Amino acid sequence: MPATIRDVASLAGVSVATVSRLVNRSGKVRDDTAARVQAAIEALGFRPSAVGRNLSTSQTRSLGVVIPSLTNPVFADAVAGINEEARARDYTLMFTATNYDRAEEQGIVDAFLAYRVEGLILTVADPEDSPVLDLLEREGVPYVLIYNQPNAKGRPTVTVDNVAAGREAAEALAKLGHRRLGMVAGRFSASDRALARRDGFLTGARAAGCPDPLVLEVDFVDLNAEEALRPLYQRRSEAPSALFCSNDLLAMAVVGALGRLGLSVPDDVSVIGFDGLAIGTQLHPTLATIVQPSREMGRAATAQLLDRLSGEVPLRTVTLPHSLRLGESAGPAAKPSLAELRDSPAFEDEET
Amino acid sequence: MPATIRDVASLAGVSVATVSRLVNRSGKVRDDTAARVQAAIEALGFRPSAVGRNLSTSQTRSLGVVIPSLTNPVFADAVAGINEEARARDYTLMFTATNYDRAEEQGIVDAFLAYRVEGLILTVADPEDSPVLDLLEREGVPYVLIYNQPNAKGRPTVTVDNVAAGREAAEALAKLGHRRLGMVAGRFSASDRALARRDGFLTGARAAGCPDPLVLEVDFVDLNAEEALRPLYQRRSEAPSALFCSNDLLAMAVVGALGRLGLSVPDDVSVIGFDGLAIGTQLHPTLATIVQPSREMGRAATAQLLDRLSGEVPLRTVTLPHSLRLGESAGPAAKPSLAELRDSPAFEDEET
DNA sequence: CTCACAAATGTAACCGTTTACATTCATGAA
DNA sequence: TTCATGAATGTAAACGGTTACATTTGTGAG
Repeated sequence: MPATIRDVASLAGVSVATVSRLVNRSGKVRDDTAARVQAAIEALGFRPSAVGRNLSTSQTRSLGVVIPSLTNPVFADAVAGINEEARARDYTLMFTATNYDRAEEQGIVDAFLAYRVEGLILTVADPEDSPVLDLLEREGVPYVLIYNQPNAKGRPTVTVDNVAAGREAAEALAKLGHRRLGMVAGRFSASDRALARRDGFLTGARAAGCPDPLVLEVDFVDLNAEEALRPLYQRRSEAPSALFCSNDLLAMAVVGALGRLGLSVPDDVSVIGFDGLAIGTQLHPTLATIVQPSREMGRAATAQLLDRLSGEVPLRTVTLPHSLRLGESAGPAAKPSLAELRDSPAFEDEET
Repeated sequence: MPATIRDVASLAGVSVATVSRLVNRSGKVRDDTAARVQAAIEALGFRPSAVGRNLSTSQTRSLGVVIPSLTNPVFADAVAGINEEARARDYTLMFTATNYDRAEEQGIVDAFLAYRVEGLILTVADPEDSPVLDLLEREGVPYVLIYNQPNAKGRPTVTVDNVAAGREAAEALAKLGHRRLGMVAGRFSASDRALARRDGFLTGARAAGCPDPLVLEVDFVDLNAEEALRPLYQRRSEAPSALFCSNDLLAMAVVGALGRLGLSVPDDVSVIGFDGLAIGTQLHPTLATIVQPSREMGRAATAQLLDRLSGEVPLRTVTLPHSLRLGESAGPAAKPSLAELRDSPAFEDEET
């Protein structure tokens, strides 16, 4: 049982008010009393209890962070940004990962509300239909989403333009000469952003005059990319020569799987990911990807939330800029061999 | 301002004690009153304040987690394990990353203590010399280290046998026929475990009759593996034919860099990492590595801490089993060409 | 119908702060 | 010396729960 403010007060022979004033610099105290109190504080190792203070001030200086998983470094990056910003403003974080589990999500938000966090930063499966967000809304607890798509309900979100990014991915691949495009994504039900990226990708492909890309939905959590891709690349001439992956981790796995299937990246197949994980620049080939500013997103969301908490600035949806990092995993399309041309259904469709 | 227990009590026409008893099932309340109280609770959306409860019970049901960085997924994995175990026992996590910054570490632990976390799980730079741990010791706040090396001060730690693991890495490479071994590590000052792995690796190399491995210390935070390795592989015949990396992230970067230097893994150089990151199994070549049970380590540390908190079980240092995952990035040593043999200093030392 | 006893409920102190307000103290002017 | 005034300090009531203990209510036996 640590020393309390009363212990300090009585040891220093002053009232608790004086101790409190000194500790919080919230009022004047004469130099000699200050010294006496300070001495008592040190003698007792007094550390003011945030619990007591929270109760008294009904402020906790704490935020809740709820993300689907830490296994994907993209979330870890965002949390790093959140952490930085929160620390800088002397806020503390309560944290949890939900493993994409709805009940877990509900449970943890309940817990956070019980602890009276002042605000929350979260990524949910589908912001349009989220009991947890409805709850926060009802309780009047401010929150900011990250990564999620801007949505009909006008929920404040810090994100990138996933649709545009998806479109750019398609354009970039088309510009490299690819016509048979494909996309590999995790379960769309777990990710509104993957869905948006797909929509953009399809739009971009069409705009570039490519046939509709094949979309492969795979189980991201325990992934066997090789099995997923094998059937596709049985008939290589018809298979996509370029794959857009809904995130970098997936892209890395896809590059690996293609390698194990005996295909070379980017000579046989180009791969482009999404996220801009740092490790992507270290690999060989380096990973082509759409870079989103994850750390910055975390920071921006936190900054916005904290501004809102001190001041009455309304929360807004903010779209941060993304960028295309054209790594070595995306290269020009191979000129199809004559044999391939003959076998290809494209042969009949095309004027060439 | 959310409803309080007094609001509920007066709406239901009972005393706060009755409400408390119902909420916590800590005493009997007649069915009809229970119903009335329950109705009041729902009508008001009453959510008991953890702050009030904490103050009253002087328990917070919260733990602090302090790790160096989330950028390395190995920590993220451990946090996932901590999170699982804590949630299962209805504890909440306060979390921060220190970015290997001592002052930050001190600051956050101070904050956590103010919040009266009941215990801490942390990874520090050097457990033998850690003001933060001394502080916790003084304050009598229980903690468990993870990843750190078991240490002279007997600080409770959940980890793997890094020395043995390092030794096994050397043995495995030697068994594959490698003789010129090397190690690439981040700054040892930031990682007692990397140091231990090196010690083991050197021992293992000696035991296998290999010349002392070259040890390359690199800047892990912003890494340029290619630059770091280039000088080494100028004279390829003298350069290590196998590299042990102090963690998987580094190993992935090293594999990439070697590729960019025109060397093939594992044909020219074998690489073995440490951690067992999931992504390693997806790459091509798959990453050879020493697998440590990160999630399990987090879980075990948490379980131990929570046991200690309810009951007086003492905290212990636990060494969890690691294992060698011989991925494709480690392969048999190439038979040296005659020219290489002639150039090699080994030529003079060896009987062959 | 009374009474003893158990079950249900209520009262109020306490946990560790903050803070409005009251009180005391020191100072300089009259 | 007295007094007004501002500075320094003290008092006590919150904040939202829990809980030991007191009190009331209900039950069955005599």
